[in-house]
Amino acid sequence: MKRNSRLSLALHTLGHMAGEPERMRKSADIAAHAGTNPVVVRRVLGRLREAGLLVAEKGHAGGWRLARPPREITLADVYLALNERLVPVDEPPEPHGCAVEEALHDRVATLMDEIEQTLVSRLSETTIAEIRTPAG
Amino acid sequence: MKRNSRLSLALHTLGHMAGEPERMRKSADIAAHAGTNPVVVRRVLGRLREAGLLVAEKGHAGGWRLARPPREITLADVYLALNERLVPVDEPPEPHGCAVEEALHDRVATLMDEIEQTLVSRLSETTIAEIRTPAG
DNA sequence: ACATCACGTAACAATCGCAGTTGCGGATAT
DNA sequence: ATATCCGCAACTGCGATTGTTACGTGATGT
Repeated sequence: MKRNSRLSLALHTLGHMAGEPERMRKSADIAAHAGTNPVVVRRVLGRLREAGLLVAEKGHAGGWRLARPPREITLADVYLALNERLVPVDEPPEPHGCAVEEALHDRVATLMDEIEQTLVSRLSETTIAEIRTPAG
Repeated sequence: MKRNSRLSLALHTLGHMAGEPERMRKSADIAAHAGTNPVVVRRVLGRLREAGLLVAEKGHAGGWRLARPPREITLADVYLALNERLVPVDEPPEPHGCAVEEALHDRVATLMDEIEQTLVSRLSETTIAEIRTPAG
């Protein structure tokens, strides 16, 4: 699989689930469709379960399904549930007295936070029910 | 050093250069100040040289200096020179006929391009001459 | 009851990108 | 000529992520 696969895998799977919200899906089936491994699927979907987006059930009739209607799950919910970050949070530099470094860090950190916020805002405009329709 | 260090290192160095544009700086000195290695500095600044932001000279009086006035170098110039990417370009998925995956990829790729564009646009509002001043 | 099935989790290997490091060649000033 | 820079290639080490195996836990059907 390619990079940033967690978000891709999650959205891909939720996109399918949005089409048949009742159906129970096993991680093995999801993995087969996505071309990856059941454990990987459980790892990723596990985060969505912790965030209350999915429900997992064990046993014979077990598997995964949406915890609420597809229209009530936005792409931002998924993004945030996975703790994804456009740019990794970097701690402020150790103060060895370089004013340039400190001013720079402030500027960049502020700007990146703003961009991250913009992304989340845009992601929240789309629900997983709309994934299938060609973007418009 | 921390992550995203290329951009940090580049901006940090250019920030200092903007204060004394005439002064020639050796990669060893830059590395010492930034807490890294001369070769790493040459790797990063080399990209900026290729992009026409810096000039490098060899030999005894060699070193690095800005290729043009600090006011004419924006943070976006630096970002683009380094070929930085908020999210790595991922090729469209192999068409194994999953409409959800394709529609999803289109949506996400479009949105990410838009965010990237926003970032570059915001970065272009600041020049390296302004780095020292506390962000305002 | 009990075998079966699916998730939950830990542990480890494989891979990838990146920083760090060493070494050597080419260019330039003294 | 020599010292001093940059340019570049090759290698190592580290951290993050994915892939894989193995085992425990809980729910279901017979």
